[in-house]
Amino acid sequence: MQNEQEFLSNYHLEDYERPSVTADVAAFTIRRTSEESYRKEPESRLALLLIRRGAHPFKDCWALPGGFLQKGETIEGCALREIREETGAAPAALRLVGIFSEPERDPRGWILSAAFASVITEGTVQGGDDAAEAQWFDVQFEPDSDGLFRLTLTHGETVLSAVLAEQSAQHGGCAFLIRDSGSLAFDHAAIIAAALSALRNEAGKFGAIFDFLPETFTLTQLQQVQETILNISVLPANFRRKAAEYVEETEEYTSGAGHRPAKLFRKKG
Amino acid sequence: MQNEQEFLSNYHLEDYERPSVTADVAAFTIRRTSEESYRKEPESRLALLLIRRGAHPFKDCWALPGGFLQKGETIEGCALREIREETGAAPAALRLVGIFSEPERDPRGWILSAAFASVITEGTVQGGDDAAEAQWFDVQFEPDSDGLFRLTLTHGETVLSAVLAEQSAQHGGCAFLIRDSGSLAFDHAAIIAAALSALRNEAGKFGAIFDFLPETFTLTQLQQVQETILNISVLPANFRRKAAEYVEETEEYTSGAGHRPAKLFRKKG
DNA sequence: CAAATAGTGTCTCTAAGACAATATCAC
DNA sequence: GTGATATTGTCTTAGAGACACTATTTG
Repeated sequence: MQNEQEFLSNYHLEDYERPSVTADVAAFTIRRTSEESYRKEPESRLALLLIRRGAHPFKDCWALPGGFLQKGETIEGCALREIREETGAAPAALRLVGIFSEPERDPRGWILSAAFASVITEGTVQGGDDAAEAQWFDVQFEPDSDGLFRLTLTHGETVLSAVLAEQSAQHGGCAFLIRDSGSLAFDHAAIIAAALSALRNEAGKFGAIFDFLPETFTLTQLQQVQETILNISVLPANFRRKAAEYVEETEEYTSGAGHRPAKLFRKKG
Repeated sequence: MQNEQEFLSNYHLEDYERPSVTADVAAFTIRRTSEESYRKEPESRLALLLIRRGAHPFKDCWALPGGFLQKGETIEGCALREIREETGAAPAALRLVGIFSEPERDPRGWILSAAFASVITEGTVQGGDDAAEAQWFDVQFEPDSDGLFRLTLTHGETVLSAVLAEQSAQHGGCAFLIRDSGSLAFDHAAIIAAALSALRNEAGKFGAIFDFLPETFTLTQLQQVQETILNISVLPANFRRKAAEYVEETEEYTSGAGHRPAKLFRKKG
């Protein structure tokens, strides 16, 4: 009978085959189209950060930023590091949306992906080490015919259009099967769909939406964020009632907008 | 410039250090104490399945069932296989509750854990391969003083009592820091807390609660499941109104219970 | 003043909680 | 009949949606 010391010194993890592990991040932001009339509020759209792969496999395809877990870091730390390296952006709190572990999901071999959803406020991102190019894609994700979902990502002339099927409702988190990857790399179309579902689920409960805005904001801005993510529209009076629970007033006001100044709020708590 | 074929044949994942990956499962069930009076409804309690570790490290400590991911299986497949091997039980749909990746979390080395919550209906479990013993522990999990949480697991004379702090609200999923592990193995106290939070979150929305019951059930049974998990109590009339949305009638009734027979329902959809 | 957004008040309808009353079985 | 659970009805209250109205700024 050996004690714990002896056991551990005779223990060899390397005797068993191990997978490689990556973290992939679906980073979202809200983008506003430049204003048309001097006092008209600009339209806002939900955008997702993709990089164009500079290396095989899926070279030149668009993919989520991400990379291999290194010894000594947590998976969240890995996700933050990778998105910083590849895009120069600093995302807000990460939210785990799934582990993608199909043995054949990566042609390089046995590679698991931990998928995270995140939010970036800064509009300025740029390609880094591994990524030839990083760009924001406008996101559309709506049910199609017969319970299928269509995910459309648009950046200028580039349109990626994937088709997914909702998997037998895992309780809570949504999982999707890829019917058409829309030339996104790996199984990233399914990751994006899961991340977007998680984001929408949060946004409906006033979670995550503050990450899209600066420290202080107007209630109209907050409303636009929620409406843009959920693709809905509610009356301002009713939105204010619901939002009151989650925000607190500041003494500041906006100015110079061609209309009545708006009080600035901050997140409560 | 090489093509994808050439790239892949020259690619060696083994050049980089890789972690071991485990799946750990927090499997819950509802247990009813044996009836006192012949017509009194038995009390029901939430229970969690733990195994007593038969090997180092944490030998003889209680731990969640789980084990190493093997090549060719998904992480969910691994979770199902391990719980079957160690306890002989067949859990319902798994729900991912977190990835635990602190580099120092396992004294054996670099080992990540994918944590799942699950539900088992069968009351009969038994120790298997790796586990000396598998037992159901009654679960208590309530806020303590100053925002700390106390997790108490009870099986006969054995009482495991852990103290946890809620981590800066990740949006959505709850994460906990261990203040006192209550002599649970590894970081399993934190995993259990996260799994229980996820379960409660689901149960409040009528998710997961059907997994605790057979195909058909009475509304009172369904109510008891929800009340037991959430540790609340609601009036039957009001519960029925809310539940109606999620169930459909059958033509069957209970009988022989010493009181009015109850119609049996099944999950809708 | 015109155009646009900011903000308030209130009506209605629905969902949730409380409570009362009736129904039906096994002993 | 008694003791227990099953089931329905309804009163009250809180919240969500709709809508009308007032307030304030810049060109």
